[in-house]
Amino acid sequence: MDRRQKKTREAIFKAFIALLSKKRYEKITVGEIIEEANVGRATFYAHFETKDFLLKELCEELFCHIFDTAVGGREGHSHVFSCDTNVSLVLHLLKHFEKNDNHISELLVADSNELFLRYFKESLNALIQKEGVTFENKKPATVPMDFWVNHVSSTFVETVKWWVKKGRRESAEQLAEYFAALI
Amino acid sequence: MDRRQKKTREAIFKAFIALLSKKRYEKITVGEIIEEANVGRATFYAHFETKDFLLKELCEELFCHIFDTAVGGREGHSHVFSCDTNVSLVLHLLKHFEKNDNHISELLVADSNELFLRYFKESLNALIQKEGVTFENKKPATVPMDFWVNHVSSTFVETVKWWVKKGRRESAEQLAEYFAALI
DNA sequence: TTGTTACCGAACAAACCGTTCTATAAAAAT
DNA sequence: ATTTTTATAGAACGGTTTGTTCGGTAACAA
Repeated sequence: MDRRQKKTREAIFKAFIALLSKKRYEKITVGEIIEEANVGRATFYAHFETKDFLLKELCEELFCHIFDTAVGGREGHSHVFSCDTNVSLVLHLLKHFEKNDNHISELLVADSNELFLRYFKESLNALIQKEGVTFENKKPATVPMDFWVNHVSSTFVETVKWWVKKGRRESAEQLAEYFAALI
Repeated sequence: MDRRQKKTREAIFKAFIALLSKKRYEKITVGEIIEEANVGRATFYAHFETKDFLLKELCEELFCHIFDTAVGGREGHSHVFSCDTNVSLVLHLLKHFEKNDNHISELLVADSNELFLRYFKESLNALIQKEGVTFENKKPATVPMDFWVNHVSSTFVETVKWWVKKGRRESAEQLAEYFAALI
């Protein structure tokens, strides 16, 4: 891919993230984005059909990255918990949020937006169903499977949101324990 | 209050709800609302400062109604569950959603919006803290209180959302059991 | 060097927003 | 019943945002 393209694409993403952590998605205008990114108007629309597509592609990049590495090796992370429940996976994800690559945490809370969370939960649902067996063990016998999957991913999202909103005082390990206590 | 005011106010609410169940909040224009409501443009702005305030007032009316009656007497509802856990309260709320006054259920899912859910959760948080003692019993010892309250209300919201999204095949009683199984 | 491609920036039509104004009809006050 | 007040419809308006188009320029690839 042309260096110029890569450059503008990244500039737009970066500007978009910066704006998203400051104000609601719906209140952000294309004009603001291109100004922050130092990019021409036509250039923006050459890259992204609309603002909605920009968000979509951003989410795909962010979550694909995190969740792919999550499924693959997680060697760099300490396995302080036993593996009968899949705490190591949860912890791995939380570590990512703790590092706060790309200011992903700010995007989760603030008044950022609903679409972002929806993409997040979609990725999470896929992940849970992939590594599902460990969570199935915890499922109460009386509830349906998809209800349970939805509950687990919702709980994870809300846990992280709570964490960030309160200023991330707890360590990732601590939060993983909280999460485990809920599930 | 003037009959005319009441009439237009209701017409606007009704039109707004109808539109909300069809498309996302952000995509709804004031023009569409006033057309659906058969109301002049200036009239709309005489009643509501902006579209955001319209949503806010709508949520207040809806939730205040439901939650107030929830806290007060819930005689009309069958207490099939024991009262050590506050299932009767949960059931009462679910019954409201089952009746689907004001098409509130459709608003919860669809691509309706984030603001609506936020108002919903706020009301719910207040309610839980009011009737809190029954939920505190279920709290794992290791997690903080506000974390737990947030979890309970989030779980309730997500439970209802799942219910509606799947077509509400289960009875309110059944769903209350699902919820109890999670908490 | 020679095409090719991406970028900038200006200009543009279309949509939407929120305000203002006039005329009319409904409600309230007398 | 008459007068006064108040809410409404509807048109018009300026301002903002959107998404497109086009010509000129600079970076890239062959």
